[in-house]
Amino acid sequence: MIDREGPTPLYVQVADAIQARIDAGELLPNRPIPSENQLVQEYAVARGTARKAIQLLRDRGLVATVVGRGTYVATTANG
Amino acid sequence: MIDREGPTPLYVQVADAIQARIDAGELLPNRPIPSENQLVQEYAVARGTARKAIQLLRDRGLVATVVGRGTYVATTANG
DNA sequence: GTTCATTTGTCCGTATGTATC
DNA sequence: GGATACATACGGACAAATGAA
Repeated sequence: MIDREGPTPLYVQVADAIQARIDAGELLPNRPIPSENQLVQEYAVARGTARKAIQLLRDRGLVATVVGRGTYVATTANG
Repeated sequence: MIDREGPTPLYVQVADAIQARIDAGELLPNRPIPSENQLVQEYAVARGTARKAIQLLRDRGLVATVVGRGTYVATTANG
């Protein structure tokens, strides 16, 4: 799932993986995506990598983060 | 009524729900809103969450609180 | 005046999640 | 990767104010 030796940065791969789960309807609008700690475990990456992946998804407009609550699939993403 | 899995903090949702009751004329100026304990039961939240909701309504200028008495709809709100 | 119930105020701790360094 | 800070949410306990019995 994650190619550690390939040219694509890990955080991009993680972001793409999450986006695939959103596109597949596994992660629904206004529902939380896995927490940073969960992403760390699921993809076996460092916390900073998970955060950069979420940041990338934010920049893509696919998710929105609420401090103290979590990161959620944007309403506009597969609304 | 309250979406526990959504991105909006619970105390914001509770405050919005009460404000909706004020706007609808269900809660009248100079009349008490439900007590903290009542809000705890009605919305199935912790007392701290109910208190933060009331605090938010105070900041919005919609209610005023009297220690030992209760919280009342502001005269200016739907006067 | 005392007692009691109700209500708000305050502090404690625990857990989870994000933000920052 | 680790440590710390801040925000959300829950739960418990006790104090203080109010009003009624």
